[in-house]
Amino acid sequence: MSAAKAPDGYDASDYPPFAVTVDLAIFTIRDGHLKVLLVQRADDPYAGAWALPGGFVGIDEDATTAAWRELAEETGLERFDGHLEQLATYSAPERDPRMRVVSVAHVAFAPNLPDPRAGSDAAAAHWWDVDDLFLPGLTLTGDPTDAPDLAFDHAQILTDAVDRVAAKLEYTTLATAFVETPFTLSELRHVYETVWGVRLDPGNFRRKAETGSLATKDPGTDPRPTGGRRAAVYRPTGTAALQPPMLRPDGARAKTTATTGGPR
Amino acid sequence: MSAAKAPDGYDASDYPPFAVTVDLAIFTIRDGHLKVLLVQRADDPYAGAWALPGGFVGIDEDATTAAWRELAEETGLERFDGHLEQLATYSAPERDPRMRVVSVAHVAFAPNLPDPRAGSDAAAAHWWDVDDLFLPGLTLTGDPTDAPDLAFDHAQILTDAVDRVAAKLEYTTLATAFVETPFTLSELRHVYETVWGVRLDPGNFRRKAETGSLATKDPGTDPRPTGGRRAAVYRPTGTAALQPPMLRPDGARAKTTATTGGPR
DNA sequence: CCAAAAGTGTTTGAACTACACCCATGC
DNA sequence: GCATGGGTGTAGTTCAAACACTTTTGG
Repeated sequence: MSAAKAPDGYDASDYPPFAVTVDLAIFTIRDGHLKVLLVQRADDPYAGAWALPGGFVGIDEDATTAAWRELAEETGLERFDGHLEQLATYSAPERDPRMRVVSVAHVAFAPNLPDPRAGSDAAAAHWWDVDDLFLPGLTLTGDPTDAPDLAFDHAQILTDAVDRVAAKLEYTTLATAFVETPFTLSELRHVYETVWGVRLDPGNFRRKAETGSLATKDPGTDPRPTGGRRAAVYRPTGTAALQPPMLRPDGARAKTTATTGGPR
Repeated sequence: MSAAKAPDGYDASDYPPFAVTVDLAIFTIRDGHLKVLLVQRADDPYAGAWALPGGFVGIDEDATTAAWRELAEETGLERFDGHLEQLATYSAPERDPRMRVVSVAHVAFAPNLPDPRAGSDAAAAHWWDVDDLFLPGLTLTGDPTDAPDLAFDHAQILTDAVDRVAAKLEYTTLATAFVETPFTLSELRHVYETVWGVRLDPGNFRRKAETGSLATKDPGTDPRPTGGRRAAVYRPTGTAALQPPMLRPDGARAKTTATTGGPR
């Protein structure tokens, strides 16, 4: 392989041209399950298969700006009060059979995202239960024959994305991005239980949430009836890091042998 | 902002062309300090400033392959027995004034890397002490007037890279990539002390290294005289994750408010 | 012998687990 | 009342920090 060197005075004819795209793994929690938004492809390649939403990076924007723009287009939301961050970049030469495409994948999550609408380039859009997808290194709890075909290298991207979300709950306060403010500690605990696939002790969770500066008490209680006592309401503390971290119990959705050694 | 959409049947004329490069933050430990390899630029832009080594991604390789190739070229090593991983992608539109360049930054570290040689496109190459660089969000312990000018957005990349290295020592066994096998526990402890900028208790460190499957005992002792008792020698366990993690004490090189929320 | 580094043991305290128990609300 | 979920208290355990102490080597 004799790739081009990078002389200081290079001009446009010296470098191989690439297309740069963003792909988004947008997560939300619905009906007690971790869901991700996928769009069904209308045309070849991978016609009929399901793919992460995404699109080209414009010549005048950076990847994160492009990801925010695509997020707004795909969810149809004016104001997105969740979280978006870069995941990793996928650049295998044959990952798109049409042309040389490098994709900067991002992860987003938010509470209560509305039903998706199909875009011009997609036959359909749907919130898929993560446990119904066949992802390398993760256990599929549903029926394998119901699992959708995933286009391109999106199974790998999704595996890395799920890993990232599960890991970030441990040492950051990002769980609060999955619930609407204000929230009850039950709702926040359900985020951990859903993403990790475990049950947490309510009393111990309360202690860690308060001492670890994950949530702070609001005045008043939740007006919605729950069948029991009314819960106190909380809001995020504004702190980014959880100190000490929330430990992931044995049996929780585990780290896979991720190809991208991302940040914690 | 009207960036191109991504119709399924796009052809090459539909997308904005980008150059894709890799930049490497190559770390080693020398003289008890954390060092990073920088090359001095010969030509404009940023002539005379110091930059991370890097180069174009070839049309037939992925970013990680390009990073390994550049690593071999810059260090001149036949066999590199350290660690290389993707860090993040930097894509601000004006980050290179000449053209639209997206860079996939990588982090590498290894023990005892040799003195660098200047490449064709660099006036000089040098191992810089990380504490002598002026990095946003990190404290500079040396003389600010001696700090080199950093080209492009490489100060930001370096900040994220140092963050990543410091964080990875906590919950992985990657510290062993900074020492030659076999190693003594003192050498391994010096890795943590150097990267984090703290002193660790030798007794407690020994316990954690053995119980947390960071290192395993080899037969024999280190033949080199140290001025004291001969140390036992150890080798990596092959485990990737440190369970439980090595806690970073107060005062350790801290996480900055990183722009890239990397994996842990 | 003395200094310096390797390695062991012990005490203390923080924090997590598990589980029992009381409180508030709907039916 | 009784079921259900919210919230508090507490005993036991695990583990890390701090530090004293012993062992081995070079001079």
